[in-house]
Amino acid sequence: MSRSASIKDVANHARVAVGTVSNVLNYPDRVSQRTKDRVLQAIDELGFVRNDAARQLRAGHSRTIGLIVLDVGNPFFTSVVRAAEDAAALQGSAVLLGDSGHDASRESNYIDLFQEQRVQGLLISPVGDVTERLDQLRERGVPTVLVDRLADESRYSSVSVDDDAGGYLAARHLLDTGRRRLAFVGGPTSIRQVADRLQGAQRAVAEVPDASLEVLDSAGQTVLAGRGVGDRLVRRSAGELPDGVFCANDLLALGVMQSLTMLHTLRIPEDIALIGYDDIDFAVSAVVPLSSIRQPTEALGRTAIELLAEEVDAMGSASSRPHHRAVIFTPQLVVRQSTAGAATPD
Amino acid sequence: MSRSASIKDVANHARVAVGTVSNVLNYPDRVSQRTKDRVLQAIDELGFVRNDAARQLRAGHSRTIGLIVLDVGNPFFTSVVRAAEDAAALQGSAVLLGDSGHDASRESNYIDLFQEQRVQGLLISPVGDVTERLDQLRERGVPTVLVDRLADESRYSSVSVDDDAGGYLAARHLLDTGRRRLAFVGGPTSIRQVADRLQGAQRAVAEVPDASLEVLDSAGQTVLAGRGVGDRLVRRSAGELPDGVFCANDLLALGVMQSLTMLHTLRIPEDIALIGYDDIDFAVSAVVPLSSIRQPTEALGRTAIELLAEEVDAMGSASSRPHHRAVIFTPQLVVRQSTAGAATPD
DNA sequence: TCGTAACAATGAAACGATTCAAAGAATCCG
DNA sequence: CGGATTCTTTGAATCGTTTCATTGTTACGA
Repeated sequence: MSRSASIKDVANHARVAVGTVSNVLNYPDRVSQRTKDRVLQAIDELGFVRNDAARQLRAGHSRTIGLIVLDVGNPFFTSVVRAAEDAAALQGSAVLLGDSGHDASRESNYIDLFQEQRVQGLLISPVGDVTERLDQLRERGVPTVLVDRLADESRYSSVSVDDDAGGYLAARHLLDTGRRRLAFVGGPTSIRQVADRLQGAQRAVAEVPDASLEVLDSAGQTVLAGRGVGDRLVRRSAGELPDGVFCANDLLALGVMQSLTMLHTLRIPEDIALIGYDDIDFAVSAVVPLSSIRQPTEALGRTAIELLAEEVDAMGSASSRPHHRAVIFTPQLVVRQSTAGAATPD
Repeated sequence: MSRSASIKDVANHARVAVGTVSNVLNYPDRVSQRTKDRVLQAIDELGFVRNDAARQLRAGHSRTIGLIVLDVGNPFFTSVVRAAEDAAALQGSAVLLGDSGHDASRESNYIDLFQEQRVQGLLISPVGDVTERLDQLRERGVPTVLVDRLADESRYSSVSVDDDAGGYLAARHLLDTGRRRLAFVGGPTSIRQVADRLQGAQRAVAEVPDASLEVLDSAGQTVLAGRGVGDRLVRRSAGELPDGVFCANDLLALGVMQSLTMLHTLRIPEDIALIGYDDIDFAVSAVVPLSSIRQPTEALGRTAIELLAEEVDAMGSASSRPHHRAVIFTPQLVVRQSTAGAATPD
């Protein structure tokens, strides 16, 4: 109905100058208590709300940070987003969230949008090759931090998780609990994450003389793909079976679990131990609670914001040599029933 | 490094007036081809990007729409969000997403933020009682549409799903396939959704003379809660068992399924048919693919944006009588193996 | 009582885009 | 060729906030 009140209206109503109202809002210490009270009352009576557009315009930059993720539906990103939002809130910024859905054109649209909004900086989990765009952004004063993607430290800051270490952790755990004939279940190794996790597992297996690792290719990373692999396994004779299975993600592991437990001829973890990756919500409530590798998503989100703040500061001050950091987190082993106890080595 | 170029810089570079540059951007038809080319080239050379803050300031409102959901991790909302984003993009707006996480203070923070941003309007799935805040917002020219919550049509527009109809649909399906001794599994009926779904189920059962409906209270809506109920069921003697179970959501249903299939004494769907609600991704890849009730999330998101557009128009024109609409969608039955075939009535 | 310092309050200028009345150019027709 | 008409371009005014040099006020010590 009525146009919303401006700082000028407040000033008139409180019988002070506009600058004073601004001071009440931004530097309360500079204003006497009496005046402050009058202004605050006027603000209340008129229902004044700061116009952020005007503030930004004057300030030259906004208090928002752009965050573009590959898929908001993915619990990994959901968790990262939440942590980033909280960390940003602590430093007085808000996060604008964009979901590229693995689509390069949506990604590009969000970059445009955020640039028009003059965000302080950008956190991005990129789809395509955006290095050119990002360089351009930086030239225009918008720093970027790559999320879940290791970056060349001479060019960008980044936060990522060490998938090789995660793979090592999983395989090592199976070995530590006495399993020796391991199997890795994973989609095409063209996916970097899958390849790294496999490599880590191989590294662990190489450390134990009598251990072996078999690679079972799953065509995809879904429960159904896992069930396909599981069905292949249950048809084997007892001697050919692995005694420890590491799946490249939890969905695969749940699929394998469905197959193995279906016939009740194989027991988890007694006959076959099973471990997944990601520690999704369903892992804990599986028929046999699933051991998994948890990624430090909260730390990822929080650190991404911190690195961005560093970049923002660096741009603000004299343009010293660009100082980027690539922070790599180590995932964490979560032991549940699916890998409990020690297998009896034959 | 260098401050980003303004429309003035472009104007100088192209040797035209600032108004002309603005026209090239907003009303290309008003500008001759020659001038347009020169201006576009200047824009390109300087890497000019519109400053949205300035544009908003002048325009008095932004091109963004605020959307506050209860939980971005929830697939229901994820899907609504995506649909809303797409619909908004079509009308040239962008969606700012806020996740209240069922927390009233986070919700309140987002309302503040969006108000400072002067969003065109607000879509909200409210946590607490926000009617007062929303009334206030409307007075200040920010219309609201409630999402997933039926609103008094005289006060707000809203989009929601008919949970009673969903409950009816589920129970009716069990009855249609020959089941007669039904059970409803759901958390505290203080949750509106649970109560409505139960009520719909009761309505369906009342239509069939020899049918009965037993209510099994689950303390919560999780897989584990479902397994608790399932464990209680498998201990019953055959005569006391229901032959059709309707769970208030898919997580519960998956938990029940785990229990029932664990011992291999009961078969799904032959001995007991099972149907859930929400049609989450896991429903299709359960051990026995789970029948469910799907909510029209895309339609919800799209329609919410449409209703908001109506409200915006209504506020823009002469303040005629407020015209709100409450759109209620009917959910959809998804039949899978867990309710396949007909039970043999005793 | 005066001078000085510390503190408060003022209000014009600036941020960058859009708008719009007015001026200028081009075109057309009789 | 003159006048009317249409099409282009101009540039000052405006949006709401912050900034900052300036002015006004108060308090204090000498």
